[in-house]
Amino acid sequence: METELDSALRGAGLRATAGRVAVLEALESMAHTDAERVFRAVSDVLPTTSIQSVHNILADLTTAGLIRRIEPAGSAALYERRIDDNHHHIVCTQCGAIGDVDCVVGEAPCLTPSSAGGFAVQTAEVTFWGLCPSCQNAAQ
Amino acid sequence: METELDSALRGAGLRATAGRVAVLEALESMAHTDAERVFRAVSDVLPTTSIQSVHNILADLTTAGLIRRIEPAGSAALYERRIDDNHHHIVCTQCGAIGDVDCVVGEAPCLTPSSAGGFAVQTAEVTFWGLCPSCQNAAQ
DNA sequence: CCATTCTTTTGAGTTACTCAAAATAAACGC
DNA sequence: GCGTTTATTTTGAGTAACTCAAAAGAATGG
Repeated sequence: METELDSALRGAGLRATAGRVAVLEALESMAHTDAERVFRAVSDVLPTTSIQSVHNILADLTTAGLIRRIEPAGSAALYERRIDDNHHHIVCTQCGAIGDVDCVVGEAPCLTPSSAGGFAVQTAEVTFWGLCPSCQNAAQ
Repeated sequence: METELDSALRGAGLRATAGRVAVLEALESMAHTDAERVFRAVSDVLPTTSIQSVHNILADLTTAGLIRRIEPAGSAALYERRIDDNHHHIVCTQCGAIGDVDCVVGEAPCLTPSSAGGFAVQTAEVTFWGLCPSCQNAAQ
């Protein structure tokens, strides 16, 4: 049978392999996940896989636009399935926990800088830094 | 004699060593520089230094707030001397060139998100992605 | 079902650091 | 100035997170 993930893959011009489906499934249930955690989740279903394959698949899916890759300073690359909107992220400066942030002002003025030094701006990426709820409690 | 950089270091509670002064001098003349390039610049003045020392110094200066560290996705950590303002960066998606961007709207609305999922926001970091002038020419 | 082409596997290699112990250099008091 | 204390740097080893390439193995189209 043709699952939803299968057709998503084929729609992006990729073959629907067990590894790719397993990676997509893992990312549906866990947001902001690094390659190592994806690998562990996929291993449960597909014990023959390797961390290199997972890196490879994550790179392919990112290029195809099926997942999004973020790289907050100080942490390994993280991947997420939520790609349809241009949302941003907030990272806990204490524990590294990550949350999604909807950009309140869609096309904010400061996101189209007047002086970009001659650069042609394509996208703007915003990362917030702060304390997550549980680190706020711990800090009291 | 006591140079300006010396007192900057001492003001931050750090000893004014030749290595630290050389790193600061290197960063005054080159913006957005990675550890390797800093190391090469410092080596000219201080041939006995090592890349580890440079990493060490860069980390100390960053912690002391004398330099700023940025980590655009896909590149090594870059350091800059401009720290007094909260400016942003634009990275060329083609060649990796980096430019500074003054945030047009100081305290922009989208930089203080209403729904941060319970996080206490401390800072917002904006990275623009686009084509630098010379890559725009090359793409014509 | 077969051939072709795309993917994954396996194994090696790299970059950009980090960590720790020993050697060295600043800075302070005298 | 001179020695002592304590901060830094040096030297050497170690690691995380990938990247690259060749060979083996699956998906599709016909």
